[in-house]
Amino acid sequence: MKRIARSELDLMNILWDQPGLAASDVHGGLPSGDSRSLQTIKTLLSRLVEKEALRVERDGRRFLYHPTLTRDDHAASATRRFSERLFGGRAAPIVAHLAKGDGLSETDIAELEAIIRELKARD
Amino acid sequence: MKRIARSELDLMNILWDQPGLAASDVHGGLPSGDSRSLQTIKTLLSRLVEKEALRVERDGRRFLYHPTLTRDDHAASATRRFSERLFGGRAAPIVAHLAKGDGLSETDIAELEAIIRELKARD
DNA sequence: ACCGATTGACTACAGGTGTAATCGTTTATA
DNA sequence: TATAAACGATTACACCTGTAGTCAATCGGT
Repeated sequence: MKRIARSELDLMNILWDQPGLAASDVHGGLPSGDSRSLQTIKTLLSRLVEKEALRVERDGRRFLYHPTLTRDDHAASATRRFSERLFGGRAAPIVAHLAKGDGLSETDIAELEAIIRELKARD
Repeated sequence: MKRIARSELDLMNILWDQPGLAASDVHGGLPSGDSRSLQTIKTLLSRLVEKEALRVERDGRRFLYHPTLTRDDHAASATRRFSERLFGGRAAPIVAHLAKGDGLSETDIAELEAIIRELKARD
């Protein structure tokens, strides 16, 4: 599976939330700050189909786009690659960097705690 | 500060461990699996100097390379960008992905625990 | 039947990345 | 002193990324 570029990931996020949109719907679903043209979106969608991250379903003369890659699979492999490359696969330094300067919410911390508890229970 | 590419990061890692190496030393410091030529390394070093991630010190007719960017600053900003883009800045999902399938060492877990304890103590 | 809007296909093009060859100069050595 | 080795500088080139223009077909409305 080819790597998904930054700009492409925005479209994947929209389609993970609402699978089966057409190009113009995806364009419409972009956040208001995003000024990319419809043509740009179509190019990116084509590339994602080439990369087999999306598949198309024909609907008359247009295409509806469906994720092939799941959000979770993508997040998992991207996370693994990232932590491997920067921290030899360790998780603690990542959290340490994010924790610097008050960056973590209460709920995020609570979730982390739950994960740790779960990890320690495992053996 | 320009972004540091994957291939360039290997060289930064070597120079963070041993600042002040010459191009050939950096080349020599690559792990054995790495087959990039000395010329490739020199090109990458030049690019890192252009990006102001390294500075050079003249030593006769060669250059010694010193990181300008610190490892910690790089790790912090890369981590922040990554978590922002994929998880809206949250840390817990990252750890959850890394924890799947037995991926975290004992010491890593212990460090995480310490960080959480510290976070909860803060208020 | 015609016209404007919509759609996918194809093309374009600049900037970044990965890898390396070649060039001109300097230095160490034979 | 001639020459080979080592060095930085310049150039090369293919692939990826980001963004978009153009084109040909088609659809919906008049």
